[in-house]
Amino acid sequence: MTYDPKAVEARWQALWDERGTNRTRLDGAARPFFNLMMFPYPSAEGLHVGNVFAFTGADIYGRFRRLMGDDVFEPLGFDAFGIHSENFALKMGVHPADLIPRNVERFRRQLKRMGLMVDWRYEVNTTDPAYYKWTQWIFLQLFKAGLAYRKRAAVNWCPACKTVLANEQVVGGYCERHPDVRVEQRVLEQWFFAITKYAERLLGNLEHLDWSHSTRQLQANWIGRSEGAELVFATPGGQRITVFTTRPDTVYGATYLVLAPEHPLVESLTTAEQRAAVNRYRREVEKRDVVSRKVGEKEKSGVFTGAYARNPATGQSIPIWIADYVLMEYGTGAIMAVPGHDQRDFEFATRFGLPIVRVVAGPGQDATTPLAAAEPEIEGGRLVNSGHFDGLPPEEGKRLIVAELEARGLGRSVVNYRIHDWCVSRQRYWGPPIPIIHCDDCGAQPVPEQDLPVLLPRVEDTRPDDSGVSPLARHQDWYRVPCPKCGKTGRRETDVSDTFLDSAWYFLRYPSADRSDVAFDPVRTRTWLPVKSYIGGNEHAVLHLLYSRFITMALKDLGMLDFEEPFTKFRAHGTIVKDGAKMSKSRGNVVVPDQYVEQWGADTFRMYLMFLGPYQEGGDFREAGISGIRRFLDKVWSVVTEVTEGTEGTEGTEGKQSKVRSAQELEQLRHRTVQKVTRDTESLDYNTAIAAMMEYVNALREGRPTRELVEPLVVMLAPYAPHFAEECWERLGGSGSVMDAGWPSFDAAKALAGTVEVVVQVNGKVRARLALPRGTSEADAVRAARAEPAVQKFIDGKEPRKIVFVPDRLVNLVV
RNA sequence: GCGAAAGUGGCGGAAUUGGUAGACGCGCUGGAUUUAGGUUCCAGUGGGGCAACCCGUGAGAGUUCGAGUCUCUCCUUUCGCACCA
Repeated sequence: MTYDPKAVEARWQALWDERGTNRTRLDGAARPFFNLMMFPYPSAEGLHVGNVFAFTGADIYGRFRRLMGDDVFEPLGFDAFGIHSENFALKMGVHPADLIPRNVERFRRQLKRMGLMVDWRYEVNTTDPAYYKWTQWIFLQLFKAGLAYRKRAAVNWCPACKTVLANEQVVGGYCERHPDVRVEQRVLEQWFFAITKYAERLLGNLEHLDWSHSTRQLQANWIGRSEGAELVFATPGGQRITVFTTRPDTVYGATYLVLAPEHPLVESLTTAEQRAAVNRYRREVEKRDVVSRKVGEKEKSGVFTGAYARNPATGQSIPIWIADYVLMEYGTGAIMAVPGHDQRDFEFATRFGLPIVRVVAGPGQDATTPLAAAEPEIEGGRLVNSGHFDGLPPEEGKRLIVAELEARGLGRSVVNYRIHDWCVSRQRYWGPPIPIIHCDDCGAQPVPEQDLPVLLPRVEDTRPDDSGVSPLARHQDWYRVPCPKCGKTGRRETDVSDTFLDSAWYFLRYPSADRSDVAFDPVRTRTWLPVKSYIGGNEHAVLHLLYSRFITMALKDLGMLDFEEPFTKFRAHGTIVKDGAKMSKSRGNVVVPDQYVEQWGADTFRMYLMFLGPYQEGGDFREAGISGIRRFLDKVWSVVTEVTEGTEGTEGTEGKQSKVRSAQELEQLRHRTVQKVTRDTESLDYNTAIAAMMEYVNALREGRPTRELVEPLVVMLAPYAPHFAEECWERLGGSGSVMDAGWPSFDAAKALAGTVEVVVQVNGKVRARLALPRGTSEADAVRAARAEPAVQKFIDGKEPRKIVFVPDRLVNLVV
């Protein structure tokens, strides 16, 4: 007895459409539950097995919530702007505006075949002007709030592509597509969002979020809070150089200063004799691309400016150098170098012959113990060579030294963050134009909201030229527009915004996707947000999730939202790998789901992926195990048939002669199975929930399956194998969709068996197993245990020194 | 280098959180049905031993009546960050 997935799945997908089974009532829902999954980038290769894995897991959870009585909203859309599409289109000689709709259509078709409970009426597409109109609107809100600003920043420039590259496209300093062309650094005016203003909140809120531990960890690392101090080193000429340090306790060991080559004070500090050398060095650094500048473990380089500054602690005059190991973006762009206790400073000092002083001594060391290498962390160390701070533990020294310098106006405690402001400019074509008009008189002016969207014009040649200006600038009728403030001819901003801005607010759009007059309707937003459950890949743990949180906070501060965290609960799913390696086109190990869905059906494939391993860890895809799931579904089918045909074993399953499971036993198992599947589905432990259902159906086949026993199984199966469950439900005579049947209940007391197996140990080793009634007393259990021959043999006539009794579990006799 | 997670049969993985290690599935072995292959069904399947038993969760120590689970040291793998002062 078997079933035909192809026919069943096609039939139910049509019925769902016809009956509106997957439609959510957005207005007036009693128990709104926003079940979100990360929307896909619609690549030309089509749906990936990783996508299916991600969406299936989220869909199971959404269906589970619905069966539990929630009004579940499960939308999906497409994140279709970005450099990825643009590069692919360039390579294929297709226009992205033609390519993307084709990809989207294919994706949608593939997704529908997977049987997701998606309400497609609320699909969003980031490349749709009806969507990016509001992306631009959000940019303007941030601009008006002073959170979007322009500054000069370095970008990667490929002289062969004649375009800006993302950091991922730079491989070891060379262009990904031109392996013999060195990437250069260019400094351009770019747009930034002031996310650093939110660093403290973004970090602090993490504690209270119901998110995967690993995700919170990654965000915290990315934000990178470090406590330290800013100290001032003054020059004889009266200039004040502020440095950031986390080790103010080592200031007595600061024997020189290092500034980033692009530090603004370098110009005025440099002496006439050193000017040529300094300029040469700065040009050299500039030529390097942004990525390789930051890659460590190479020989330190730098040059002396000729200038000196006064160490505020020692009063000594110390030389000022510039070096590219100091980054302008972090701290103050200047450091005090303590070669005795910092690895990098030690390397630099050794290379250039600068003095190295010990200021912390550990046990057995003193002020004169030589330093063969930097000693950053010294257990039980004390300050030495540090004036009247000698003898203090470093932690205390930190506080006191900063306090003293602060009193002299030369220092203060500060907190620094690793996170930088978000550069949202892309010197590219395929994205939403940034809605700004530049005017010679009025400066950067926002496009009036009623003029949105600023449509991305169709440009046939999207390839940039040598100018470094976007191809959009070549379209005069688009580029030249009147200034919204003074009316004089101005120029449109030709940068488009980062794809991450598109995806930083899409969840706000879904419930209002049918509205053209607002970005997000206030009532719908209050009803459905924040998102109750968000499931997605950890590759977006940092950027996407952080940016979404930032945008939400900013909109809240602008009074447009009444919550500041968009995702109440987030779980990262695992990764599906193939033969132990990440799937990638270059490895040629990408698994395309289509053939499996074709051969086995969506239900079997969905369940197979969920059974592969723990959902939050992923697993290795090998098709060997898929038949096990199919066998399981066939078994369910056969017990359903037994119920509908009213008799057991009618269709020649003569192997099934032994009815060894009593009705009472099966009843108990039913409660236990419902309990386990409920708990495991709630916690996304899908693999063990499936195992429990397998165990249950195996047991049913060893006894007499009744309607009361089989119906709950069919309902619990609905999130996992929705088409199959519908078909079974219908055959059992259920009315409507199984999705409206309600999740089965269980009685925890009935889940407990009447007799339990109690293990008997002697000295901690298992010697016997007893079948005892649940709740047997210690005295009875011990008596029964001691009666066992195997136990007597090991007790050897001795009286136990100690007896450990765990009710319904074990007896341990210690002799 | 720093941070995080994880090491369990031939394989994917379970283990109520300190209490029967190996659930469930794949694979494999034997048998039944079948003209055959496939399917299905029955029995078995961590290693050693005829057996009683012994050994067994990366390695080593420790705590405990009892450790896959807790502590320490080390090894390995994966992921993230990385000249961040």
